Amino acid sequence: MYELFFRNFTKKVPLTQEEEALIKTYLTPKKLRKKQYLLQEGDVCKNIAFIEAGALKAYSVDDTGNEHIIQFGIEGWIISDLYSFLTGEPATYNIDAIEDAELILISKSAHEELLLKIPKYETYTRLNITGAYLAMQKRLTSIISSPLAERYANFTALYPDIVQRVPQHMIASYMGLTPETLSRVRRRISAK
Amino acid sequence: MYELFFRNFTKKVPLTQEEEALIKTYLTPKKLRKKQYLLQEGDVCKNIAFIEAGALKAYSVDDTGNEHIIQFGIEGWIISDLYSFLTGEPATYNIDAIEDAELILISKSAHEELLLKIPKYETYTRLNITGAYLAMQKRLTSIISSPLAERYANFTALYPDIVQRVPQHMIASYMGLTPETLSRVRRRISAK
DNA sequence: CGATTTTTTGAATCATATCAACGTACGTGG
DNA sequence: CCACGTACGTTGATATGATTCAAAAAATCG
Repeated sequence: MYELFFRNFTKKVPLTQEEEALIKTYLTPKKLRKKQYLLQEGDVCKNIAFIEAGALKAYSVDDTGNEHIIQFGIEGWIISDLYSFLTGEPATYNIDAIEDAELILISKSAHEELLLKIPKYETYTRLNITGAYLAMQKRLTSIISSPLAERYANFTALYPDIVQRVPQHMIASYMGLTPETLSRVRRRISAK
Repeated sequence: MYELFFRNFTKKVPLTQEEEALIKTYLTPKKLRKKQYLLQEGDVCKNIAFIEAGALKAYSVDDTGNEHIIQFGIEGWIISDLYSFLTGEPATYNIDAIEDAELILISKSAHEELLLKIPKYETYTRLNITGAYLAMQKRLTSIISSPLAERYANFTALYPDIVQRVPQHMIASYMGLTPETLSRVRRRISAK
Protein backbone atom coordinates (compact mmCIF):
# COMPACT_ATOMS: atom_id res chain seq x y z
CA MET A 1 0.00 0.00 0.00
CA TYR A 2 2.76 2.45 0.81
CA GLU A 3 5.37 1.25 -1.66
CA LEU A 4 5.15 4.00 -4.19
CA PHE A 5 5.00 6.69 -1.56
CA PHE A 6 8.25 5.60 0.03
CA ARG A 7 9.93 4.79 -3.23
CA ASN A 8 9.18 8.36 -4.22
CA PHE A 9 10.23 9.77 -0.89
CA THR A 10 13.55 7.96 -0.66
CA LYS A 11 14.37 8.86 -4.24
CA LYS A 12 14.29 12.47 -3.05
CA VAL A 13 15.54 11.97 0.51
CA PRO A 14 16.94 8.66 1.79
CA LEU A 15 15.35 7.40 5.00
CA THR A 16 16.37 4.99 7.74
CA GLN A 17 14.09 2.10 8.64
CA GLU A 18 13.08 3.89 11.83
CA GLU A 19 12.23 7.10 10.07
CA GLU A 20 10.17 5.24 7.52
CA ALA A 21 8.29 3.40 10.26
CA LEU A 22 7.64 6.63 12.11
CA ILE A 23 6.37 8.42 9.05
CA LYS A 24 4.08 5.50 8.29
CA THR A 25 2.22 6.10 11.54
CA TYR A 26 1.13 9.49 10.20
CA LEU A 27 -0.31 8.19 6.95
CA THR A 28 -3.89 7.19 6.23
CA PRO A 29 -4.82 5.08 3.21
CA LYS A 30 -8.02 5.80 1.35
CA LYS A 31 -9.71 4.35 -1.69
CA LEU A 32 -11.87 6.32 -4.04
CA ARG A 33 -14.24 5.12 -6.72
CA LYS A 34 -14.39 6.77 -10.10
CA LYS A 35 -16.38 10.03 -9.93
CA GLN A 36 -16.17 10.22 -6.14
CA TYR A 37 -15.10 13.49 -4.61
CA LEU A 38 -11.98 13.83 -2.56
CA LEU A 39 -12.78 17.48 -1.96
CA GLN A 40 -15.67 19.79 -2.77
CA GLU A 41 -15.45 23.52 -3.31
CA GLY A 42 -16.43 25.31 -0.13
CA ASP A 43 -15.22 22.58 2.21
CA VAL A 44 -11.89 22.99 3.92
CA CYS A 45 -9.17 20.80 2.43
CA LYS A 46 -8.13 18.59 5.34
CA ASN A 47 -5.51 16.48 3.59
CA ILE A 48 -2.72 16.30 1.12
CA ALA A 49 -3.23 13.20 -1.01
CA PHE A 50 -0.43 11.15 -2.49
CA ILE A 51 -1.70 9.01 -5.35
CA GLU A 52 -0.64 5.37 -5.13
CA ALA A 53 -2.87 4.32 -8.00
CA GLY A 54 -5.54 5.76 -10.25
CA ALA A 55 -6.16 9.25 -11.58
CA LEU A 56 -7.78 12.41 -10.21
CA LYS A 57 -8.43 15.94 -11.30
CA ALA A 58 -8.62 19.25 -9.48
CA TYR A 59 -10.88 21.85 -11.07
CA SER A 60 -12.92 24.95 -10.53
CA VAL A 61 -16.42 25.56 -11.81
CA ASP A 62 -17.35 28.94 -13.27
CA ASP A 63 -20.68 30.83 -13.27
CA THR A 64 -21.83 29.11 -16.43
CA GLY A 65 -21.19 25.70 -14.90
CA ASN A 66 -18.08 24.93 -16.91
CA GLU A 67 -15.27 22.92 -15.37
CA HIS A 68 -11.73 24.24 -15.60
CA ILE A 69 -9.14 21.64 -14.77
CA ILE A 70 -6.22 23.12 -12.89
CA GLN A 71 -4.37 19.87 -12.30
CA PHE A 72 -4.35 16.20 -13.15
CA GLY A 73 -2.87 13.66 -10.79
CA ILE A 74 -1.84 10.07 -11.40
CA GLU A 75 0.33 7.52 -9.57
CA GLY A 76 3.23 9.18 -7.87
CA TRP A 77 1.73 12.66 -7.88
CA ILE A 78 0.34 14.68 -5.03
CA ILE A 79 -3.02 16.39 -5.26
CA SER A 80 -4.66 18.87 -2.94
CA ASP A 81 -6.07 22.36 -2.66
CA LEU A 82 -2.88 23.57 -1.05
CA TYR A 83 -4.14 27.05 -0.31
CA SER A 84 -7.13 25.74 1.58
CA PHE A 85 -5.01 23.10 3.28
CA LEU A 86 -2.48 25.61 4.55
CA THR A 87 -4.81 28.45 5.48
CA GLY A 88 -7.96 26.62 6.54
CA GLU A 89 -10.00 28.74 4.13
CA PRO A 90 -12.78 27.05 2.13
CA ALA A 91 -11.49 25.29 -0.95
CA THR A 92 -11.89 26.95 -4.32
CA TYR A 93 -11.27 23.72 -6.18
CA ASN A 94 -13.06 20.42 -6.45
CA ILE A 95 -11.09 17.21 -6.60
CA ASP A 96 -12.54 13.95 -7.83
CA ALA A 97 -11.49 10.60 -9.21
CA ILE A 98 -11.24 10.09 -12.97
CA GLU A 99 -10.44 6.43 -12.29
CA ASP A 100 -10.74 4.29 -9.18
CA ALA A 101 -7.88 5.43 -6.99
CA GLU A 102 -5.78 4.53 -3.99
CA LEU A 103 -4.57 7.45 -1.97
CA ILE A 104 -2.37 8.12 0.99
CA LEU A 105 -3.62 11.02 3.05
CA ILE A 106 -1.59 13.33 5.22
CA SER A 107 -3.73 15.43 7.52
CA LYS A 108 -2.89 18.97 8.54
CA SER A 109 -1.81 17.93 12.02
CA ALA A 110 0.24 15.04 10.65
CA HIS A 111 1.88 17.40 8.19
CA GLU A 112 2.75 19.89 10.89
CA GLU A 113 4.14 17.29 13.26
CA LEU A 114 6.18 15.67 10.54
CA LEU A 115 7.67 19.04 9.63
CA LEU A 116 8.69 19.58 13.24
CA LYS A 117 9.89 16.11 14.07
CA ILE A 118 11.52 14.95 10.88
CA PRO A 119 13.78 17.39 9.08
CA LYS A 120 13.86 15.07 6.08
CA TYR A 121 10.13 15.49 5.74
CA GLU A 122 10.62 19.20 5.38
CA THR A 123 13.20 18.58 2.69
CA TYR A 124 10.82 16.19 0.95
CA THR A 125 8.09 18.81 1.11
CA ARG A 126 10.39 21.51 -0.20
CA LEU A 127 11.50 19.39 -3.13
CA ASN A 128 7.92 18.45 -3.94
CA ILE A 129 6.65 21.97 -3.99
CA THR A 130 9.67 23.09 -5.98
CA GLY A 131 8.96 20.45 -8.60
CA ALA A 132 5.32 21.46 -8.73
CA TYR A 133 6.30 25.09 -9.09
CA LEU A 134 8.65 24.40 -11.98
CA ALA A 135 6.10 22.23 -13.77
CA MET A 136 3.45 24.90 -13.43
CA GLN A 137 5.83 27.59 -14.61
CA LYS A 138 6.47 25.60 -17.76
CA ARG A 139 2.76 25.25 -18.32
CA LEU A 140 2.22 28.96 -17.84
CA THR A 141 5.07 29.88 -20.17
CA SER A 142 3.66 27.61 -22.80
CA ILE A 143 0.20 29.18 -22.44
CA ILE A 144 1.37 32.75 -22.84
CA SER A 145 3.98 32.18 -25.52
CA SER A 146 3.28 29.12 -27.70
CA PRO A 147 0.78 28.55 -30.48
CA LEU A 148 -1.95 26.04 -29.76
CA ALA A 149 -0.67 23.14 -31.82
CA GLU A 150 2.68 23.39 -30.12
CA ARG A 151 1.08 23.54 -26.70
CA TYR A 152 -0.83 20.36 -27.39
CA ALA A 153 2.30 18.67 -28.72
CA ASN A 154 4.16 19.71 -25.57
CA PHE A 155 1.43 18.29 -23.44
CA THR A 156 1.33 14.93 -25.16
CA ALA A 157 5.14 14.72 -25.07
CA LEU A 158 5.23 15.56 -21.38
CA TYR A 159 2.27 13.48 -20.21
CA PRO A 160 1.69 10.67 -22.70
CA ASP A 161 0.10 8.53 -19.99
CA ILE A 162 -2.47 11.19 -19.18
CA VAL A 163 -3.36 11.63 -22.84
CA GLN A 164 -4.07 7.93 -23.04
CA ARG A 165 -6.08 7.70 -19.87
CA VAL A 166 -8.28 10.76 -19.67
CA PRO A 167 -11.03 11.82 -22.07
CA GLN A 168 -10.08 14.45 -24.57
CA HIS A 169 -12.56 17.02 -23.34
CA MET A 170 -10.75 17.07 -20.00
CA ILE A 171 -7.49 17.81 -21.72
CA ALA A 172 -9.26 20.61 -23.55
CA SER A 173 -10.43 21.94 -20.20
CA TYR A 174 -6.89 21.71 -18.82
CA MET A 175 -5.65 23.69 -21.81
CA GLY A 176 -8.40 26.28 -21.48
CA LEU A 177 -10.10 25.30 -24.76
CA THR A 178 -13.47 23.99 -25.83
CA PRO A 179 -13.56 20.30 -26.77
CA GLU A 180 -14.44 21.28 -30.34
CA THR A 181 -11.36 23.41 -30.69
CA LEU A 182 -9.07 20.70 -29.37
CA SER A 183 -10.64 18.23 -31.76
CA ARG A 184 -9.88 20.56 -34.68
CA VAL A 185 -6.36 21.24 -33.48
CA ARG A 186 -5.71 17.51 -33.41
CA ARG A 187 -7.03 17.10 -36.91
CA ARG A 188 -4.82 19.91 -38.19
CA ILE A 189 -1.81 18.27 -36.56
CA SER A 190 -2.50 14.78 -37.87
CA ALA A 191 -3.12 16.14 -41.39
CA LYS A 192 0.59 16.89 -41.60
CA MET B 1 21.32 47.31 2.50
CA TYR B 2 20.01 44.07 3.96
CA GLU B 3 17.10 45.45 5.97
CA LEU B 4 14.26 44.34 3.79
CA PHE B 5 15.76 40.91 3.25
CA PHE B 6 15.95 40.18 6.95
CA ARG B 7 12.68 41.84 7.75
CA ASN B 8 11.13 39.48 5.24
CA PHE B 9 13.06 36.50 6.48
CA THR B 10 12.27 36.97 10.16
CA LYS B 11 8.61 37.57 9.38
CA LYS B 12 8.59 34.01 8.06
CA VAL B 13 11.17 32.47 10.39
CA PRO B 14 12.57 34.28 13.46
CA LEU B 15 16.37 34.37 13.63
CA THR B 16 18.90 34.88 16.38
CA GLN B 17 21.56 37.58 16.04
CA GLU B 18 24.18 34.94 15.34
CA GLU B 19 22.15 33.26 12.65
CA GLU B 20 21.48 36.57 10.99
CA ALA B 21 25.17 37.44 11.06
CA LEU B 22 26.09 34.06 9.63
CA ILE B 23 23.57 34.28 6.83
CA LYS B 24 24.83 37.75 5.99
CA THR B 25 28.23 36.33 5.12
CA TYR B 26 26.61 34.38 2.29
CA LEU B 27 24.90 37.35 0.67
CA THR B 28 26.22 39.55 -2.11
CA PRO B 29 24.73 42.96 -2.86
CA LYS B 30 24.38 44.10 -6.44
CA LYS B 31 23.02 47.19 -8.14
CA LEU B 32 21.44 47.19 -11.54
CA ARG B 33 20.61 50.10 -13.79
CA LYS B 34 17.34 50.25 -15.67
CA LYS B 35 17.43 48.00 -18.76
CA GLN B 36 20.49 46.08 -17.54
CA TYR B 37 20.32 42.32 -17.64
CA LEU B 38 20.54 40.21 -14.54
CA LEU B 39 20.36 37.07 -16.67
CA GLN B 40 20.31 36.33 -20.37
CA GLU B 41 18.68 33.35 -22.02
CA GLY B 42 21.28 30.70 -22.70
CA ASP B 43 23.50 31.60 -19.75
CA VAL B 44 23.31 29.53 -16.60
CA CYS B 45 21.46 31.26 -13.79
CA LYS B 46 24.07 31.54 -11.04
CA ASN B 47 22.02 33.35 -8.42
CA ILE B 48 18.73 33.81 -6.73
CA ALA B 49 18.06 37.53 -6.42
CA PHE B 50 16.16 39.13 -3.59
CA ILE B 51 14.94 42.58 -4.58
CA GLU B 52 15.70 45.25 -1.98
CA ALA B 53 14.60 48.07 -4.26
CA GLY B 54 13.47 48.62 -7.83
CA ALA B 55 11.64 46.44 -10.30
CA LEU B 56 12.60 43.63 -12.66
CA LYS B 57 10.95 41.31 -15.12
CA ALA B 58 11.63 37.74 -16.20
CA TYR B 59 10.55 36.92 -19.75
CA SER B 60 11.03 34.63 -22.69
CA VAL B 61 11.36 35.72 -26.30
CA ASP B 62 9.59 33.76 -29.03
CA ASP B 63 10.56 33.14 -32.67
CA THR B 64 8.89 36.34 -33.82
CA GLY B 65 10.87 38.36 -31.30
CA ASN B 66 7.99 39.01 -28.94
CA GLU B 67 8.61 39.21 -25.21
CA HIS B 68 6.41 37.16 -22.89
CA ILE B 69 6.71 38.23 -19.29
CA ILE B 70 6.54 35.30 -16.93
CA GLN B 71 7.14 37.25 -13.74
CA PHE B 72 7.48 40.73 -12.35
CA GLY B 73 9.53 41.41 -9.26
CA ILE B 74 9.59 44.43 -6.97
CA GLU B 75 10.89 45.15 -3.45
CA GLY B 76 10.52 42.14 -1.23
CA TRP B 77 10.20 39.63 -4.05
CA ILE B 78 12.63 37.04 -5.27
CA ILE B 79 13.45 36.66 -8.93
CA SER B 80 15.44 34.00 -10.73
CA ASP B 81 15.31 31.33 -13.40
CA LEU B 82 14.85 28.67 -10.78
CA TYR B 83 15.05 25.75 -13.16
CA SER B 84 18.37 26.88 -14.53
CA PHE B 85 19.62 27.74 -11.05
CA LEU B 86 18.80 24.31 -9.64
CA THR B 87 19.83 22.16 -12.60
CA GLY B 88 22.69 24.15 -14.11
CA GLU B 89 20.97 24.03 -17.51
CA PRO B 90 21.04 27.15 -19.69
CA ALA B 91 18.37 29.66 -18.75
CA THR B 92 15.22 29.86 -20.85
CA TYR B 93 14.30 33.25 -19.45
CA ASN B 94 15.85 36.69 -19.56
CA ILE B 95 15.76 38.90 -16.50
CA ASP B 96 16.32 42.63 -16.64
CA ALA B 97 15.64 45.77 -14.68
CA ILE B 98 12.52 47.83 -15.36
CA GLU B 99 13.80 50.39 -12.86
CA ASP B 100 17.18 50.88 -11.21
CA ALA B 101 17.39 48.12 -8.66
CA GLU B 102 19.23 46.94 -5.59
CA LEU B 103 19.54 43.20 -5.28
CA ILE B 104 20.84 40.68 -2.82
CA LEU B 105 22.29 37.67 -4.55
CA ILE B 106 22.52 34.16 -3.21
CA SER B 107 24.81 31.96 -5.28
CA LYS B 108 24.27 28.26 -5.84
CA SER B 109 27.02 27.28 -3.42
CA ALA B 110 25.79 29.75 -0.82
CA HIS B 111 22.26 28.39 -1.22
CA GLU B 112 23.42 24.81 -0.79
CA GLU B 113 25.54 25.55 2.24
CA LEU B 114 22.79 27.54 3.86
CA LEU B 115 20.37 24.67 3.35
CA LEU B 116 22.78 22.30 5.05
CA LYS B 117 23.96 24.53 7.87
CA ILE B 118 20.86 26.46 8.79
CA PRO B 119 17.61 24.56 9.06
CA LYS B 120 15.73 27.84 9.27
CA TYR B 121 17.00 28.71 5.84
CA GLU B 122 15.40 25.58 4.48
CA THR B 123 12.13 26.57 6.13
CA TYR B 124 12.45 30.06 4.68
CA THR B 125 13.05 28.56 1.25
CA ARG B 126 10.12 26.20 1.59
CA LEU B 127 7.77 29.00 2.59
CA ASN B 128 8.98 31.18 -0.25
CA ILE B 129 8.50 28.59 -2.91
CA THR B 130 5.12 27.66 -1.47
CA GLY B 131 4.01 31.27 -1.67
CA ALA B 132 5.26 31.53 -5.23
CA TYR B 133 3.46 28.33 -6.14
CA LEU B 134 0.16 29.53 -4.71
CA ALA B 135 0.43 32.90 -6.44
CA MET B 136 1.15 31.24 -9.76
CA GLN B 137 -1.71 28.83 -9.32
CA LYS B 138 -4.07 31.73 -8.83
CA ARG B 139 -2.76 33.34 -11.96
CA LEU B 140 -3.18 30.15 -13.94
CA THR B 141 -6.71 29.59 -12.65
CA SER B 142 -7.63 33.10 -13.62
CA ILE B 143 -6.21 32.60 -17.12
CA ILE B 144 -8.11 29.42 -17.86
CA SER B 145 -11.39 30.36 -16.20
CA SER B 146 -12.02 34.11 -16.08
CA PRO B 147 -13.06 36.56 -18.77
CA LEU B 148 -10.48 39.16 -19.75
CA ALA B 149 -11.94 42.17 -18.00
CA GLU B 150 -12.11 40.23 -14.76
CA ARG B 151 -8.56 39.04 -15.14
CA TYR B 152 -7.34 42.58 -15.52
CA ALA B 153 -9.38 43.71 -12.55
CA ASN B 154 -7.89 40.87 -10.50
CA PHE B 155 -4.43 41.91 -11.51
CA THR B 156 -4.87 45.56 -10.60
CA ALA B 157 -6.46 44.60 -7.29
CA LEU B 158 -3.63 42.20 -6.47
CA TYR B 159 -0.70 44.28 -7.67
CA PRO B 160 -1.72 47.95 -7.65
CA ASP B 161 1.91 49.01 -7.23
CA ILE B 162 2.99 47.14 -10.34
CA VAL B 163 0.19 48.66 -12.39
CA GLN B 164 1.43 52.10 -11.41
CA ARG B 165 5.08 51.46 -12.03
CA VAL B 166 5.33 49.41 -15.20
CA PRO B 167 4.22 50.36 -18.71
CA GLN B 168 0.93 48.95 -19.81
CA HIS B 169 2.35 46.96 -22.69
CA MET B 170 4.34 44.91 -20.19
CA ILE B 171 1.21 44.09 -18.27
CA ALA B 172 -0.35 43.05 -21.57
CA SER B 173 2.63 40.77 -22.13
CA TYR B 174 2.26 39.32 -18.63
CA MET B 175 -1.39 38.61 -19.37
CA GLY B 176 -0.63 37.06 -22.73
CA LEU B 177 -2.33 39.84 -24.72
CA THR B 178 -1.30 42.39 -27.30
CA PRO B 179 -1.00 45.98 -26.02
CA GLU B 180 -3.87 47.00 -28.30
CA THR B 181 -6.19 44.45 -26.76
CA LEU B 182 -5.36 45.51 -23.23
CA SER B 183 -5.93 49.12 -24.17
CA ARG B 184 -9.39 48.24 -25.46
CA VAL B 185 -10.20 46.13 -22.42
CA ARG B 186 -9.36 49.09 -20.22
CA ARG B 187 -11.57 51.37 -22.23
CA ARG B 188 -14.48 48.93 -21.98
CA ILE B 189 -14.00 48.73 -18.23
CA SER B 190 -13.77 52.47 -17.68
CA ALA B 191 -16.82 53.07 -19.88
CA LYS B 192 -18.92 51.48 -17.14
C1' DC C 1 12.20 71.56 -27.21
C1' DG C 2 12.91 67.46 -29.90
C1' DA C 3 13.18 62.53 -29.84
C1' DT C 4 11.56 58.37 -28.30
C1' DT C 5 8.38 55.48 -26.06
C1' DT C 6 3.84 54.41 -24.98
C1' DT C 7 -1.00 54.31 -25.64
C1' DT C 8 -4.95 54.72 -28.41
C1' DT C 9 -7.82 54.14 -32.45
C1' DG C 10 -9.50 52.11 -36.82
C1' DA C 11 -10.07 48.54 -40.37
C1' DA C 12 -9.20 44.02 -42.04
C1' DT C 13 -8.12 39.37 -40.91
C1' DC C 14 -7.75 35.28 -38.32
C1' DA C 15 -8.75 32.08 -34.57
C1' DT C 16 -11.72 30.34 -31.18
C1' DA C 17 -16.32 29.91 -29.22
C1' DT C 18 -20.91 28.71 -29.76
C1' DC C 19 -24.81 26.11 -31.20
C1' DA C 20 -26.58 22.23 -33.36
C1' DA C 21 -26.42 17.79 -35.39
C1' DC C 22 -24.50 13.39 -36.09
C1' DG C 23 -21.77 9.11 -35.46
C1' DT C 24 -19.52 6.09 -32.42
C1' DA C 25 -18.15 3.58 -28.41
C1' DC C 26 -19.15 1.97 -23.93
C1' DG C 27 -21.30 0.30 -20.03
C1' DT C 28 -25.56 -1.08 -17.74
C1' DG C 29 -29.72 -3.12 -16.94
C1' DG C 30 -33.02 -6.11 -18.82
C1' DC D 1 -25.85 -11.36 -24.38
C1' DC D 2 -28.25 -7.89 -26.53
C1' DA D 3 -30.37 -3.31 -26.70
C1' DC D 4 -30.67 0.98 -25.14
C1' DG D 5 -29.01 5.09 -23.17
C1' DT D 6 -25.34 7.98 -22.05
C1' DA D 7 -20.98 9.99 -22.78
C1' DC D 8 -17.64 11.25 -26.08
C1' DG D 9 -15.69 12.98 -30.30
C1' DT D 10 -16.29 15.08 -34.74
C1' DT D 11 -18.07 18.22 -38.13
C1' DG D 12 -20.38 22.35 -40.06
C1' DA D 13 -22.20 27.11 -39.98
C1' DT D 14 -22.14 31.29 -37.73
C1' DA D 15 -20.89 34.67 -34.24
C1' DT D 16 -17.66 36.70 -31.31
C1' DG D 17 -13.48 38.43 -29.92
C1' DA D 18 -8.47 38.98 -30.38
C1' DT D 19 -4.66 39.94 -33.51
C1' DT D 20 -2.41 42.44 -36.95
C1' DC D 21 -0.99 46.40 -39.36
C1' DA D 22 -0.93 51.22 -39.84
C1' DA D 23 -1.23 55.69 -38.09
C1' DA D 24 -2.00 59.27 -34.94
C1' DA D 25 -2.16 61.12 -30.29
C1' DA D 26 -0.24 61.41 -25.76
C1' DA D 27 3.25 60.98 -22.42
C1' DT D 28 8.06 60.76 -21.00
C1' DC D 29 13.02 61.63 -21.17
C1' DG D 30 17.21 63.87 -22.09
